[in-house]
Amino acid sequence: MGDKAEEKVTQQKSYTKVIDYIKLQIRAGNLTSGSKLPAERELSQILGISRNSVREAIRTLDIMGVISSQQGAGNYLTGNFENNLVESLSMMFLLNQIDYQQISQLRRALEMQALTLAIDNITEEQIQELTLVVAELEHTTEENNIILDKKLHYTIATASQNILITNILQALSDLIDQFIVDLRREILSSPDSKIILQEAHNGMMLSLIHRDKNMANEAINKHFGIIDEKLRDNADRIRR
Amino acid sequence: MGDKAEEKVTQQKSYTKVIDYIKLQIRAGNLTSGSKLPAERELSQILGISRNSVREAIRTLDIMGVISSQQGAGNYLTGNFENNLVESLSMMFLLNQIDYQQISQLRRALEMQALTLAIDNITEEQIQELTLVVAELEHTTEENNIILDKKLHYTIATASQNILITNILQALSDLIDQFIVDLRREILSSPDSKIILQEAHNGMMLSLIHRDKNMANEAINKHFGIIDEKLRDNADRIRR
DNA sequence: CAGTAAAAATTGGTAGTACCAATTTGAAAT
DNA sequence: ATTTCAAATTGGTACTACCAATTTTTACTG
Repeated sequence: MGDKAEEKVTQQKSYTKVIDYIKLQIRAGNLTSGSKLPAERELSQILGISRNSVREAIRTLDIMGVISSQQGAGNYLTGNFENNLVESLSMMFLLNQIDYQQISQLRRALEMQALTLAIDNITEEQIQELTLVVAELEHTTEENNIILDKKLHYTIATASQNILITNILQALSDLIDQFIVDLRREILSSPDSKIILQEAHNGMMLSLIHRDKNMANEAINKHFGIIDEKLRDNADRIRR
Repeated sequence: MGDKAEEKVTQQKSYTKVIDYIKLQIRAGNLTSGSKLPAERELSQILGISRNSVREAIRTLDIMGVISSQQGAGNYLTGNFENNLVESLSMMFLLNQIDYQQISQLRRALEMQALTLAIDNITEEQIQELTLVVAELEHTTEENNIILDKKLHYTIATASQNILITNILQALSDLIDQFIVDLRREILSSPDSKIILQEAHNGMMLSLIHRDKNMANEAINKHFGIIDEKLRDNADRIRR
């Protein structure tokens, strides 16, 4: 009766061996970002599992963004996790586990933190780029509006020097593109909200120039205040 | 020369068909959380691809948390995305794309937002639970300290009513468990930081009771102020 | 008829082989 | 030394077979 419980545990799905192997090699320093993995046929030999199982793991890591598969060339360790986040989030969204309100709440928190961190880390060059974008935003077509808006937020995210936050913000932006296009377009183009957003963007820029975190706070609140307001008005019109 | 560029695009990897199919069925209402997917052999017939390719997609969705595979039973749509986040984050961490500082910055932003949202959404029951945890935290063993600390933060996250933020926070907690155990233990057990954390936890609780967002802000700043301080002291000692 | 136990069918898990498609490598030709 | 082209490498897909866990059906027993 002693080892009855243990028997259950021994089983480990094959593909986990691949993931564990890769993690181990990374820790050991044998693999690093950019490294080429052993060929699939080779891996299946090394780990004593079928190429089938190896591929299931590889494919997963591929979609997760850990590796990049190139037919004929090989599998390479990369580190582009954005796709994965987007895929996950869009599934959560489709399954009605999250809604736009939750996404907006998350985004607000991250934009706030990104801006705060950017105040400490932004370069002179980035400030100039930002100034340019904000200026352009004042007189541009509806089409360019969205592009410039993304650029503005992306620049700030980058200036935060926090890749994790930047990636998540980027994923949220992609998600919004996929599912909430109309809302984004409306918010960015309706005359009244456009003015307020302009003020908010201006405030964000100024907070960076003056290194003023209180100003940053106000600007973000103004920015998402108008978004949330529009959101409530359009609660039913969001496409699923 | 006209259709040269287009030829490149036509190819679509097989497994994407599966993911697209599932998304479509969800949109159409034929699949929902808890639904059983068609059997793998059946799917491969429906989509006109090999079971191999189907499985690669299924395995990916499995690890991503979209579905849950049960040998002999079938594949079921679930929606447990935490594992995926943990796996992604731990890979990013291993590949040195992110460090503890970035994780802490992200966590601070999310804890802040969670607490703010919780102020609006927390139930009386959750407040009582929280009060209990905070009280227990005052006189407990080092071992229980970590468990109670997690429980406190988890309760607040849950009270925020934002599943997305809750999931990410949980993933961050798991990540810290995996890679930064020692630091967590030290922060939670060293006498001086313990007192400050206690004050911070108290402040978080009080901010919820009094629905006071300024108090919440202060408490979070105190909480992560001491963590960041400890972090700087231990910058080199973090295990990789 | 109800309940139970055994057999059969279903379904995911793994393995192996074969061949295609893209890329890389290397040898041969200039 | 460069170019060209054939061969080898490597990921992409398909098919088959069998194992293992689960579910469903069948048969039996009381």
